[in-house]
Amino acid sequence: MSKSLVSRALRGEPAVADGTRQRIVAAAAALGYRPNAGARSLAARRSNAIGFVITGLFDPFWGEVVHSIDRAAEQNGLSALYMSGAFDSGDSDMWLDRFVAYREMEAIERLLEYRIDGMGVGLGGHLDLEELEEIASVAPLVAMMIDYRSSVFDTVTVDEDTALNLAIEHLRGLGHEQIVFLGEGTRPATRARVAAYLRAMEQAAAGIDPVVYPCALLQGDGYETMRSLIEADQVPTAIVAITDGVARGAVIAFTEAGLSVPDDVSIIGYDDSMHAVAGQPLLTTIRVPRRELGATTVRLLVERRNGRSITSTVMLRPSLVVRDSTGVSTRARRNLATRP
Amino acid sequence: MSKSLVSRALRGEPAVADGTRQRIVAAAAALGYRPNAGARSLAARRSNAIGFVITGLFDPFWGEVVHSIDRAAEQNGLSALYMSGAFDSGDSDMWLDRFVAYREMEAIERLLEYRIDGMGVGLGGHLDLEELEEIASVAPLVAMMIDYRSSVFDTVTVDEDTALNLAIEHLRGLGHEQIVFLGEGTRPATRARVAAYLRAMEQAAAGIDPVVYPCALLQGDGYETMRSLIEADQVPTAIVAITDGVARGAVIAFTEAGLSVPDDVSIIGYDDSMHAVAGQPLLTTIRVPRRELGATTVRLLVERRNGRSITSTVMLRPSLVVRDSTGVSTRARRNLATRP
DNA sequence: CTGTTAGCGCCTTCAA
DNA sequence: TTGAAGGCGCTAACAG
Repeated sequence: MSKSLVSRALRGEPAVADGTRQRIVAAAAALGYRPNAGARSLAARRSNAIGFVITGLFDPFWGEVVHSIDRAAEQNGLSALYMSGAFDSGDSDMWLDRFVAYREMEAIERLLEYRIDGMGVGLGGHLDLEELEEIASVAPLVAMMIDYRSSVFDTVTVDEDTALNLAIEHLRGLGHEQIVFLGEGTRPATRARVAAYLRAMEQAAAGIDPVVYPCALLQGDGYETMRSLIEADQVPTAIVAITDGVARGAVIAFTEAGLSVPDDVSIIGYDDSMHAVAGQPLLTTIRVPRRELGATTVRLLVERRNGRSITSTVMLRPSLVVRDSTGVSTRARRNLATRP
Repeated sequence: MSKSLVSRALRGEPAVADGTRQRIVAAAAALGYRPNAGARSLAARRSNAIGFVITGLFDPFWGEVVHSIDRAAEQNGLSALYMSGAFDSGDSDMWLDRFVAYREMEAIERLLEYRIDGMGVGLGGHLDLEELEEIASVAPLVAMMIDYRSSVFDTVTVDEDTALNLAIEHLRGLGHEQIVFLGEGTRPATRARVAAYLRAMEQAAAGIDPVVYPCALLQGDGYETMRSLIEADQVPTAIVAITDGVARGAVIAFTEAGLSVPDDVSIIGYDDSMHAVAGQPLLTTIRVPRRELGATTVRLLVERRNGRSITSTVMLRPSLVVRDSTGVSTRARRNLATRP
């Protein structure tokens, strides 16, 4: 009954006699034995763990991704460790403002110390590509939902062009002419979205100038931005918002101002998050296939672990979930009627 | 320049000459050296890491707790590792239904393999006290937001009596007589809430029978339960819901049925979550001090690490956030007028 | 099928 | 202030 025999028995290796294994397993259970992950990864030179740094852990969007990651990890015999990439740094209202200190690189470094077999990141701060590529040279890296195309690390993103085309075609079909975008594209996680809006407008609404109202990502931001538009009397008939939170904030601003959604203004959100179904009207929104996002990320990590060396970029296809925040507005109706 | 000298220099131990340390640190940076957490914890017999199993990672409530945990952990020189205690097991609509497979014990076991110095749990499944106490004998354990009083592990919860008293006194002050509770108390995380409602009613509304309408925790559950009450024509004038989601669902059901909140019905939510501000009216709700929850949990863990052996239970004091979903209803107004 | 040997990378004595 | 030796708990060869 040597140490190594026990080790093999407990890990379920085949070359152990059945009876022996049973006795070993029984003894281990009786003694409350629990393997030491550190020692194991030290000796095996492989941790059987994958790590994730997800900044918006407070965001339900990532929650569902986490669930699918966990499922996929388990199916591959891996444990999934998570670290948060931010902490709060004030005491503002979580949902309406944001006072978040990013520490994504620190979290990534920490995770690397655990000698994880691969890492997925869902980031929110201003990171640079080079830093991420440096990380990727240490452990396989998959960037999720981020507008980086690297030749070094893998990426799983959403096909933003499809997303924005779906949204704008939907609104065009309802007769809307003037379709504005509410959001900003200063960070890698959102840049692509704004660019896709501009392309989609050019394609589907040629001749009409695209309009982007800069706005951060939370409900309070959408609310404030819309308030100033309402005051300036510049309310468009249709809006595509960069997140559901922003869309929800806009809806609240409109409702307060006596405007109806969708009768006066149509709004499309983005993410199909809790915001979309928390409150009225339920939001029409662009849905990112969250489960696929998690499952694909794990798959890419596992492939790397098995030796794949060429970089892989996966574009997930979003869909439009049509709910109650879009419709034919008064002004849009007029447009429809006078169309050829 | 021995291994041990390098080790000491990098850990910032005092007994190293300044010049030597600088050269070592520089060399380490140049070589891209990164300590191996597993080896380190193996040799030091202490991991400087604390772990958390939080089931509702998809719930924004815990997101803010995570942020405060991270902050407190960093201040104490610890890393915080997270594992999810559930994964999705169907393909239902995430926000409206729940198809979650709990695997909390597995997650806890995994974390223990990392020989973490302490662990916090925020659980949703049906766990039993004994199992948790067994865990607590292996590593310091803090149970968060759960209705277990153990003499073995520490607990940080909310003073549910205060919470329900605040809610019911608020409603009584508005003239409401009949105050029903919408929720269930079958799990340790929610049991205390129902019990507190019953006590608070006895205390503040003696003579009026408490009424509990069983209802799970999500928005869809609140919506469905209210629908059937509306159909049965049993709508009370005041409701305390077990979560904001449930409250929001109830609001939607009422609005659809042509009833006004708060004119016809007053509703109080619980958690001050995204649901509370995701629509109109904004919900009056009970707020759990989330940052304190995280910070206190870490503090307890650190204290245990420093040798505290007596069990500690911390009750956080909740507050009532008064917004727009509570008011004097038609029926309640009548009650107010006829009171002595 | 089972045992032996040699580390994995780091920290902790203890000695210099 | 620095170095050498030993071992943390485990797995990976290699022998038997």
